[in-house]
Amino acid sequence: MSIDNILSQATADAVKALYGVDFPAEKIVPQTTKREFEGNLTIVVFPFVKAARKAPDAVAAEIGEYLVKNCDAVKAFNAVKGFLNIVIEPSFWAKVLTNIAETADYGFRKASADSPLVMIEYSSPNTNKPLHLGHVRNNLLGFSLANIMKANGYKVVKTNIVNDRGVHICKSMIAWQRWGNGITPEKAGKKGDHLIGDFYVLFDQHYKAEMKELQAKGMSEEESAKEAPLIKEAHAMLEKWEAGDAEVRRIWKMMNDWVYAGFDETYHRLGVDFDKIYYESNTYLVGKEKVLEGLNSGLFFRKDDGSVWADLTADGLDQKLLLRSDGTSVYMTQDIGTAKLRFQDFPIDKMIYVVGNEQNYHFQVLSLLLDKLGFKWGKDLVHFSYGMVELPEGKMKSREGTVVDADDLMDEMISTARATSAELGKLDGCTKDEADNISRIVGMGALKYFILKVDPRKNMTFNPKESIDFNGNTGPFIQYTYARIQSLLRKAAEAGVNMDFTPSIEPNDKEISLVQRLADFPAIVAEAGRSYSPALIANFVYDLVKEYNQFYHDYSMLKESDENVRAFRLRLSATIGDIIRRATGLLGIEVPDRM
RNA sequence: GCUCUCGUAGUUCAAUGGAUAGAACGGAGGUUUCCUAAACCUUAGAUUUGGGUUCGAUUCCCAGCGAGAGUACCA
Repeated sequence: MSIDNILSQATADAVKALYGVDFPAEKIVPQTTKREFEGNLTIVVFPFVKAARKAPDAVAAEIGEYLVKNCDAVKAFNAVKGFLNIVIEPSFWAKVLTNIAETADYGFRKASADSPLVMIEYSSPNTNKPLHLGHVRNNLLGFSLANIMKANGYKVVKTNIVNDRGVHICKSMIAWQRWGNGITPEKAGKKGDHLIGDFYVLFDQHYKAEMKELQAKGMSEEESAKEAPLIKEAHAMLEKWEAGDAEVRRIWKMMNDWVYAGFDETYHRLGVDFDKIYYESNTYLVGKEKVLEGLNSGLFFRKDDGSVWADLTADGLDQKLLLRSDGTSVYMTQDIGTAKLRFQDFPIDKMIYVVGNEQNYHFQVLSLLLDKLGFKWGKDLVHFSYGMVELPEGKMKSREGTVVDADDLMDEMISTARATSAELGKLDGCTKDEADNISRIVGMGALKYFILKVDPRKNMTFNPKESIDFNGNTGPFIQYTYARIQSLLRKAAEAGVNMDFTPSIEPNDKEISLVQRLADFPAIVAEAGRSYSPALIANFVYDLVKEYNQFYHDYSMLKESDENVRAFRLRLSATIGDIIRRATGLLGIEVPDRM
């Protein structure tokens, strides 16, 4: 039982004994005592004041006295207003550290056969352009969330739905046919996703030019957008695609394969992966069937023009289009189809969609529709909705060329890491491979931490220049601390220093504070799983590292003359290193042994 | 118009309804005969406005102001 639980229970007993009131122990949550006050843990006694019918400090004093008398772990107390600050028996913390160090799982739970299965959908790219900064946030959040859910004992299936069909793909295909001269990624010396992205832009430029021409002849903008020859050609190609035209399908497959090869490279560098990938080209027809089923059973209705709708006004929403008047499917239709296939493949208990917050309404509707269609997890599906990534100048706009490309960004982070390391002399004596690896780990760590430390729901600003910062609240700051601990342990091992300490050792305040933080880790992991928040882990590990650095600065480890104290500090450092590795692992951030 | 987010130092981010709202960057100043100075210390600087609930509100409720997103045949 943790010290928090012991204290909660003891306090509940005290309230019962003193005031005759049953107060549930789980509602009493001790907090870490503020630095300015003496003590380790604090209990807020305001909730008991009414039952006690006494002043808050009197209540705090009475409970404090009871605890000192009846609870072995409590050594002393002081009461400030309604705050009861409790001093825990110092030697108790040595036991806590030993327990943490000896329990290899650090509170991580393992999935068993009957654990619930959670499927996490993330990434979900279009195959007409390379991944950008927005995708980076999505991928990092999704991957980290999967790690966190695993650590909380869920079976996790990571999945990706690829938007591989539609008029946007046809645009790239047409541009390639017209102006590509049979170029391939090999010939161009370019990643496939970037090559296709270039053709998509090329199409758009010509399309815009055509629109302008038509407008000069007196056509409205809206009309010209529909009447431009290129867009008509694209729609014609989509029809051919749907009809299974061999040549269109051949080009489509070839170009998509180029894109997938490019995506794979980007995913690999980002350090994310998937257990199962779905393709929209396989799911949109299934969705259509499912919608028609719903139409037959009266769940949906058909309008005069032939389009199919769901009426959600009874649920406080609007009517929602499910099939166009020409019978083709929309986004929602595809998501329904994907849901069906997924449920055939896996016994899903919980579904989490990692998708940007501009689609909040879409998922509200999807949840209702899946529920109506009989998916048991439909009603409780989680839309892990994250905010936009903005640049200092504002939103990223692809047509204004302000989109930050994922590959370029990673290149820049890594090369900056290398330059900074070299400047500091950190790479002296490294082989080229070692230098490459350190630069990669540090550069990627900076990027990942920068994005994951922010509350996912919030929009965030990404300043390409300032984000490549290796000081302060950053990934490299955490990695550096880890590397320094490893260095310390190597030196201790060389010197043959013993790391066993006597259980009766009484740590000082700073050491106790660090042990307390370590003891909190399992609760943080559990909370991160409940609230789907990688940021909670990030902030935890930063606080831990910050405090350890101060400790490291103020006290010597290897040069401490008291062997018992030295052993305790080294054990503490080693355990902190382990927890840093576990915590950053949940975020998908690597930590280097030296840097 | 309607719906949903969000609003905290100059900037980027924190704060299960708890004590004097924490960090970092940037600014000013300092620490290296000692385990990695990518570190540490000192200093200045903030809750959009007005009500309400509460012993206590950045947090919950209402209204205003401001920013963003969605709004039915785009994905």
